[in-house]
Amino acid sequence: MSDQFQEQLKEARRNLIIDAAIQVISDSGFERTTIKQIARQAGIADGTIYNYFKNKEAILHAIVARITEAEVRDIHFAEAQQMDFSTFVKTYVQHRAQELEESIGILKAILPETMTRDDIATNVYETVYEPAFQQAENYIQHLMDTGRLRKGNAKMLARVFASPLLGIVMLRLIGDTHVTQHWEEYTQAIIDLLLTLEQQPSDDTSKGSN
Amino acid sequence: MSDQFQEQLKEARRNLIIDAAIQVISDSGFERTTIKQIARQAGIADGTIYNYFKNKEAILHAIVARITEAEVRDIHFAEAQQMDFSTFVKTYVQHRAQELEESIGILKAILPETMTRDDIATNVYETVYEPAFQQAENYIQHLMDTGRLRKGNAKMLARVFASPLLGIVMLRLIGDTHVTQHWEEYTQAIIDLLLTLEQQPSDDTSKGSN
Amino acid sequence: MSDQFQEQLKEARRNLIIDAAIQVISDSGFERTTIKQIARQAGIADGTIYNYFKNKEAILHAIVARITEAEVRDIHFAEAQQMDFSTFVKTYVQHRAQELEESIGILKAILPETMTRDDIATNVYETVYEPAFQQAENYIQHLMDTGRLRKGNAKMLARVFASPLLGIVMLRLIGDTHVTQHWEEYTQAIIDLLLTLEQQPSDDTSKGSN
Amino acid sequence: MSDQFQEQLKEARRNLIIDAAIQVISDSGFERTTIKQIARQAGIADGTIYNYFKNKEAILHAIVARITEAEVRDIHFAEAQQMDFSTFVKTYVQHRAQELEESIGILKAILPETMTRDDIATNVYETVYEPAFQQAENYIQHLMDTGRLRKGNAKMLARVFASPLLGIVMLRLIGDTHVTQHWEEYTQAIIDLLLTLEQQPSDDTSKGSN
DNA sequence: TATGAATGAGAATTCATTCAT
DNA sequence: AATGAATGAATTCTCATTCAT
Repeated sequence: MSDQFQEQLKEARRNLIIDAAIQVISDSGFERTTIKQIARQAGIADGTIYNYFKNKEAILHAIVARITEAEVRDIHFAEAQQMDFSTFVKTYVQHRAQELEESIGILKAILPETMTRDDIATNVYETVYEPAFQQAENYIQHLMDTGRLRKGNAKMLARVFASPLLGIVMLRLIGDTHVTQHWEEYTQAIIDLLLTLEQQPSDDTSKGSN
Repeated sequence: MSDQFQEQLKEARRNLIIDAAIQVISDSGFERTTIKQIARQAGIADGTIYNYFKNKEAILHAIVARITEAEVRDIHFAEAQQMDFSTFVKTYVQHRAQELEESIGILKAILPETMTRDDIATNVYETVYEPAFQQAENYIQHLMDTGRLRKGNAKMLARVFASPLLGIVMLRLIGDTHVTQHWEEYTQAIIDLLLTLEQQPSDDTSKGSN
Repeated sequence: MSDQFQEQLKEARRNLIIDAAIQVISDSGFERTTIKQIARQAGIADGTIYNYFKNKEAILHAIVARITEAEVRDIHFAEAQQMDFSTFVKTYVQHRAQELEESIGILKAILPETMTRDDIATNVYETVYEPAFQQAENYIQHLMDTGRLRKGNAKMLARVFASPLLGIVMLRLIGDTHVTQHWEEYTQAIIDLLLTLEQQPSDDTSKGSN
Repeated sequence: MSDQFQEQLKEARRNLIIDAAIQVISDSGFERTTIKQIARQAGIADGTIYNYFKNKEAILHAIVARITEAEVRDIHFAEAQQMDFSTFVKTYVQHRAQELEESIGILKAILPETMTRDDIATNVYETVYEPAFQQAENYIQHLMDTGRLRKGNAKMLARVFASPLLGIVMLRLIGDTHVTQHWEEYTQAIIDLLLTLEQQPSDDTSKGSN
């Protein structure tokens, strides 16, 4: 019991450090952030961090893991989708958008590293993007097979679907204030954009535009 | 004449260093890249770099300036737009996509810094995004005023328009191989997506413009 | 208590470094002295120095402060002077000479910098020379007013008074072995020289004041 | 002839460089002065300096030699002294004071180095101070032998004689504005001070003050 | 001879990591 | 387990010197 309590306490302190790390790293980037800064932010001594993490690298990986955890919740949500295209797009984009908003700090901390470090890129890609896209791909393929979506390359379509949301996330991360301040309206605008992709079955001549 | 030649030579060497810097920085990120690495890549001695750049920072700013220069060319192109929506979208996205493909190295070098450094963010935002969006906004407003596009928030629409391209750029930067390998098809898919936004007038002849 | 002890320990280590710095800097000059040399002399690692001083500059300023501190003690001594001229000269020169002897290392470390750096010059001048001369000037003026010293320019006289001592200090600093080896005799000789400046009243009883 | 002309031209350029070096070194000190600064001041290219001086060190030694040359003129002057004490003091101090004023730049450049570098110290001492003091010593001994000066340690007296002038030089070098602005009056004051050392033969009881 | 770009050795400084307390 | 001083490897930058033009 005491053992388990100890374990929980340790976990709590670990999370405290990760929280602190996310804050300072999202402000200045991983390389420019010092252990001392993280320690200060967490209200502990430099050395203490090494009781919870092997080294600075390990903190970064722990932050990456944070996103993966968030993703796990999402997977379950997504698996439950048997809804029609329109409802799916609305629900999914809204869900994702909210999720992204919540983890914007983590993103700011990790994305830059993802772009310049193969190990982090691989880690993030395999644990976050890959499964998400695979799932989307499966769902899209399903929609195509059931005639609810125009036939096409499901793999590509999954990415194209994701692209507007990723795009405005990027604008946020770069510091675009308009996107930041009107996040929900942007979310809605993207939903509208994606809904136009839906099969318009009543009109047979529409394919010419494809 | 000799003077001007010297000047050109100096400019050429400066560009050589910037090229080298883009390569190594886009690989490992600005902070993780050492002056020694850049010098090696450029085939010169460490100290030589300081004959062309005040310090490491200045190299980063020179890379940012590279993008701005590319942008300047583009501005002129965009200003020439008096074409209809469909043609504009096709031409513009294709143009942008190609440009992005060409400067993908620069982007990998700069975007991470843009996300974590206010000075770079401000610089990039003011010299690259802001003018581009302003221009797009003006064009979109013009389309709305002339009834070629559904009325709405031009500022937001400009960003929503840009978002899919930004999104797949992000996927490339993160290392998505599918996007990287099928860049042109993705470009086309995005064009298709954006074209759906065009005004669909209530009358039956609308399909012609598609 | 532990806190205060820590504080004292830190102060002691700081002084250790300053001592080491004075030794090596007085040997080779500030610019030619490396942090590594100071660290070696202090028996610590290079980096440790930066736990006690912001940078190399700060060490120099700390050495300057050492002199100022010594000066402070002296000020109190000087203020107590209500003695007659002869006694004053003897006491004061002897006191100063001893003080200079004790801080000859500091002088060797600082004087060269004082000559070539405006910031150090200003600092030293304002904290050391200026107050000392002001005090001397006041005292001399007092002597003149009370007829114990021939009337004249007190400001100049203060400097002329100081000049012989400064002169032999300079000879020591330059490495004159005779002055170094016979410091006390030189001190006495200077006292004799200065005593001749005393008012020699026209009456025969003047010798009593000698 | 052309050969000799070449030689003179070379000598002239050498002196040009030395002049430039004295200016910048007296401003910032030898170590803080770069070859580039000296070259700029001399209006030539960095590399050109190495056609006239083996290295940076050699420039410093050339500056030291400048003082020695000045000294040489002086030696002849001094040797000619067969004048009485009072005249000698007046003439000599005035001469020296003027000389020092003229070479104040050289002093500022060299003195700091003299204090922290054994090689320069030895060089300056042997070529400048030693001969000057030896000469002064001889002269003082002569005065003592002929009863024009109270008997005493000639070696020490020579240095005590020099000390006031050295002292006010030091004040100038440190940046004392009063001394700088009233140099001639200080010279006179020092002469007055030194004249009091003259034997006062008419008064037999005077020795008590010694 | 003059030039000034290139060189690279050497210096100051930072900071992740260790470890005695 | 927590602390934070000490460490020294690694990095940026300077500048005397060289050398091709």
